[in-house]
Amino acid sequence: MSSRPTPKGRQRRTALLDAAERILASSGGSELTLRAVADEAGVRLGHLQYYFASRSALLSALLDRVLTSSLERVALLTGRPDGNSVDALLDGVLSDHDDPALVRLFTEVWAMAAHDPEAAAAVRAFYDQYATHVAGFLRDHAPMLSADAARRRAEVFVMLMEGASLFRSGVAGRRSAGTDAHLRHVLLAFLTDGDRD
Amino acid sequence: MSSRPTPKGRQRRTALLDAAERILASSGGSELTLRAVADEAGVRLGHLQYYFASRSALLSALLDRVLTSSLERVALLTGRPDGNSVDALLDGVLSDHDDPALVRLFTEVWAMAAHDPEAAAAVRAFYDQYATHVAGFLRDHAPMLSADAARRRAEVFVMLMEGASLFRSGVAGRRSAGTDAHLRHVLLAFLTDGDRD
DNA sequence: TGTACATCAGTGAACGCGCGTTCACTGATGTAC
DNA sequence: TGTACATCAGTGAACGCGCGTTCACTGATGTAC
Repeated sequence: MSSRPTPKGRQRRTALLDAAERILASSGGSELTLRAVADEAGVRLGHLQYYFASRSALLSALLDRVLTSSLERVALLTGRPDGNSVDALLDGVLSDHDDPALVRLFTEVWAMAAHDPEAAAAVRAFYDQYATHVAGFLRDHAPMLSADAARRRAEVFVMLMEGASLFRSGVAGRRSAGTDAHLRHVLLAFLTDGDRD
Repeated sequence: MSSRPTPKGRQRRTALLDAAERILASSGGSELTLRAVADEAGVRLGHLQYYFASRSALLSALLDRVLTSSLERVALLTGRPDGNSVDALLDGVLSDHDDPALVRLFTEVWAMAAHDPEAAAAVRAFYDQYATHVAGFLRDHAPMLSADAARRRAEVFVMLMEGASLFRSGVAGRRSAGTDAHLRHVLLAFLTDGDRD
């Protein structure tokens, strides 16, 4: 790729990553071939090479973009334009499970992390920052919470939500109203149990 | 494959699935080639065909075996040889996270479920039975719990544990003593909150 | 107990195909003077 | 404002390789009489 891309170049690069992301979310890593990405983006195979020198460069750029944009979403949810309640945070994270493509993308991300040390490091860094955002948010809403307690609670929250995503998205289960209400209840109680710890 | 396998044949089939499982857990689906499986099992490529007519037949048999044996583990943990407390169930499930190979295997299982409808159906059936076992166990230990409430609680438990596995196994996070203790505390409180609902 | 035969277990070579990658090339766009 | 040139954007064909699959074959084991 060029060292000083034009607007057109940046746009194309984004479009190529979009195409790769769609394929990964809908069909999985085994279907993510360079030819499929080029086709999906309406570009010649040889031209992909101009933007991504190798398949692994494409994958790594894609992983980076997925994690970065997810972290921006977390930052948005945990930012404090005044009225952000704990309840709103919970709703926000839960509403992400309505997008099956996003959850499917993350099953691929986890599989990548499980087998590739570089991907694992990126994924762990992502969740670490995710928890940091949540911990800060919790302390904003419960100032008596110690930094350690907030951090612990944030880490547990992040864990539990990733599990919930698998089931609420339909990948590993079917959503039922009763269970879903119970889940919300449990999580909210856990998040706002301001005195424990 | 033969319709009436000899003991040797059954043993070899198991050995081939073992080999495939090791590769899937350690290197992921993209490395799971028929040649790699044959090599790992010390068998000629052509011979694999005798036991598994196609790659997808091998994958589907492997998925089936993984889910079946996991369900047996669940049945063991929720069985009632008298002294099985809720605490012991929690410990049992959590201890499975000490085996990173198992969790890595499940990241592959989730990714398969995310992209392949047949795999998704098998995985959903697995988690459904998982929850059924847990619900039965909960009712044994808290008879005043309604069937619906036990089922809801079991489903939420299963969700949350799968999330925890990702982080406690090291795939997406690093275990820390404080967070882990908090997790146990939260889960135990949730499981034994006998009056709610 | 012996023999004939069916079935099971295992071998080896070849196939066509899609894969990632390479490379020489052309056209479009920006930039320095 | 024109022009020359470097860089960016995009094309097309070919490569070697590993993949799943096929198939004709041999040796080992079980079984019926």
